[in-house]
Amino acid sequence: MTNEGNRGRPRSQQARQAILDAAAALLLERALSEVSMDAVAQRAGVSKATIYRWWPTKEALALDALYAEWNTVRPFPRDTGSLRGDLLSLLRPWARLASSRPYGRVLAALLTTAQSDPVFATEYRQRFVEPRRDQARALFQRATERGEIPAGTKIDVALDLLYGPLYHRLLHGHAPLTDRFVRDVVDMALDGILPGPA
Amino acid sequence: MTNEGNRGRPRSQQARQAILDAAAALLLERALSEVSMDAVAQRAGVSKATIYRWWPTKEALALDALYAEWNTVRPFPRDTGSLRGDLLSLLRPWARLASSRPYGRVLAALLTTAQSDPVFATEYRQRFVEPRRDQARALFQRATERGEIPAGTKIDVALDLLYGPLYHRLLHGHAPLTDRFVRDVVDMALDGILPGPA
Amino acid sequence: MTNEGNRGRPRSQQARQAILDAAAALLLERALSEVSMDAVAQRAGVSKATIYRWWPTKEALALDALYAEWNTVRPFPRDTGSLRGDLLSLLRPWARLASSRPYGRVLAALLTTAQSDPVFATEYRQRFVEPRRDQARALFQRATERGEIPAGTKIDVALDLLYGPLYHRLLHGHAPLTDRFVRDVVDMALDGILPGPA
Amino acid sequence: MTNEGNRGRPRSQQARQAILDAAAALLLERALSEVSMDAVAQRAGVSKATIYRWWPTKEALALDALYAEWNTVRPFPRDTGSLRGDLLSLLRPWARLASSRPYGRVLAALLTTAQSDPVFATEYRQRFVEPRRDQARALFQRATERGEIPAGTKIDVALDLLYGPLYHRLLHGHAPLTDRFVRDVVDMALDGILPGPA
DNA sequence: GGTTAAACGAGACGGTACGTCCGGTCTTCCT
DNA sequence: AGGAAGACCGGACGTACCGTCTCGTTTAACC
Repeated sequence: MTNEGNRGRPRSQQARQAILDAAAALLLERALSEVSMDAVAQRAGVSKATIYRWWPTKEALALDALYAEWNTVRPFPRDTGSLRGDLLSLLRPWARLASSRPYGRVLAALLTTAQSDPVFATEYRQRFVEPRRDQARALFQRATERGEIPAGTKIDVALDLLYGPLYHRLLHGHAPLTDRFVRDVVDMALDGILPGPA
Repeated sequence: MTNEGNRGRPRSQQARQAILDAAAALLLERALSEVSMDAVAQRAGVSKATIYRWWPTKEALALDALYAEWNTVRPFPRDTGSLRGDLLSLLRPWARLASSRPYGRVLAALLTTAQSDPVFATEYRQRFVEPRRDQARALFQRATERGEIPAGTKIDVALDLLYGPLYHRLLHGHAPLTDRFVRDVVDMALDGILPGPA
Repeated sequence: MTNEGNRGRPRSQQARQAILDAAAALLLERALSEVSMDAVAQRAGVSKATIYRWWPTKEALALDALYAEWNTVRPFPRDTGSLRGDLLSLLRPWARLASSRPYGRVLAALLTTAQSDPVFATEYRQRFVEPRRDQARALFQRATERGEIPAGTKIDVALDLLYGPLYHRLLHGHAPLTDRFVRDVVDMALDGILPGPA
Repeated sequence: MTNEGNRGRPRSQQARQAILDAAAALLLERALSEVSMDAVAQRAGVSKATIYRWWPTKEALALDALYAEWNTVRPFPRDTGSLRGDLLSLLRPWARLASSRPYGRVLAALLTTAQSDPVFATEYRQRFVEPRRDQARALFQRATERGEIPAGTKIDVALDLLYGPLYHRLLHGHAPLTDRFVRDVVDMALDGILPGPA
């Protein structure tokens, strides 16, 4: 974007990191709307103008800050031999991370912004949604190759059927997002609510 | 709260309705954060103090305004004879309403507030979540009585398995919330992703 | 300007006075450019928005603040029987006041603004220049009636000849603005630099 | 100050002149406070750091820029044979120059700075005030030698009596600074407001 | 002719103030 | 007492400018 010919003073990586750290820390303390850019600047020991030079809005900054936080733990799903096992090894770490700290608060705020800002929405999905969906898609591909599920399975629906309930509990908070719940969701999604036609 | 002895001038129902209408109209135009109390007051032809006399915060007002909007259409689920049919007759109208206008924007904003305000969260769930869950719970009760599903079925998980994917698409917007999707979700939730043990 | 029907909460005279006092105090401490609106607001115990509601710019506020300060002492010229005496009784108090505190600093700043803002310039002259000139004009009128000076005397030039040197010393500071200087200016202006044609 | 041993790259005279030209041009366009150092740098095709290397403040730069502009016309007073003629030949070109362009705006701004910065004030007077006063003083010296004025004449007062009214009109703008006015001031200052004792 | 020292263009940076906006409260008069 | 009007405090917003800095580059004078 800026500084296109390597001319002039280079961007301070120290400032960049301090800003992201400060934003992340504050976002875990209180709601996004309660976090002021002045507070981030002060905590990072940085000028407000420096923040605005690189992030157009508070939400964009929050997106980056959360992304850095979120990706410290990167659960890579291993092949457990069955779709059920694969899904559990993918979703359980996600659920643990999501409920380990008030990430739901930030996530909700980002989703709110995404409702009114299509560009932001795309950015959000590319960073937070698609990678997980791609991983899960790979699991289903593997399951298809194994012959566990038929070829015509609507995978996109299945993805929503798995992630939807998790986000639902995270955001609505009507019940906790436990390992037990993850197992129940996987079981019920795989086997169905109705008893099998045996 | 106010006017406990029925003394003095009674509350203007006209003002109350004008405020709710103005708020609802503005909320369908733009994001909650872009709607100012001054704008609501002006549009309603009402003093800002009057709003604050009856609603503590902008979010509380938005909750009431959306509630009024949302409940203009009240889909009452009829008995179709099967759980599948009952669920479709409950969820399809909900999905149509939710995606008919930018309600997702307001909903996301309310959810965001709920993340940091437990009282508000309870209020929100009582008004928007529990009624639907209660209705759905009744359908499952009926299905149990019919013998469609076993007695030990984890209904709360099932509810999240059904509503979760709908909210997921509404809020994330990675794919549209169509009738087709509702049908797919109901089918897949009832029958399971894996093929039956036939 | 605002509040045209006497409706609504009336303007707080207490806030108004606190703002003027704070501005005046700060202007006597440091240069106008060093006085921030935030500082005035804080010192006055007032919101910045309240200042901007009633004064469009810092300079307009400074004008009012200085005017209040300046007019606490209102030297009224008495009839001394001679033009020389009248002028001394008018100009000496002015010079004393002008040099008693760092009013020159504020005056210079206001004059600077007046150079680029015709509306402000008019306002400035009406408040600070014209009243004095009117008073002096009256003295010359009296002198004409006495027969001290001929009827065709160019009074506007005479006014500049008297006030000009005083402002000159005040603003340039190449020499102090003393009583002695005022007397010298009056004498030399009345009698001329060249010796009389006696 | 810098480059004491003539070592290293010499100062770019081209940059120096471009900066002064840019500053002068901008100062004739708008008020000093509206002229930003960034704008000067951009217009001069120069780095901001280069400006600050040679001029400590914007005001110091403005002083130099105006000085260069002002001294393009250098009115040298010739001996006309009488004090009156000499003064006219000194003051008339000055008044014409001062009112020919918006120099009053810059002058006022410099005077404002001088009110709070004694070092700057001295610099300002040495460059803009003292040379003229010295020239005028020489005229009075000549007049004394001619016997036009008595030996005890207070020349410093006389200088203020002549320049004061001109600055007064220039800065206050209550009336134009015309040749006619210069003549009137000289006449009235030399002959006095009161009629001679003939 | 290679080294060195300073000046230079570019532009990021910390800091400060700007003028605006909005959330919530309060005051006055009117109904 | 309820309500309309609107002034008020507090505080965050995003912008603009100042004066400094850190780069890489250029330009002479010196060795």
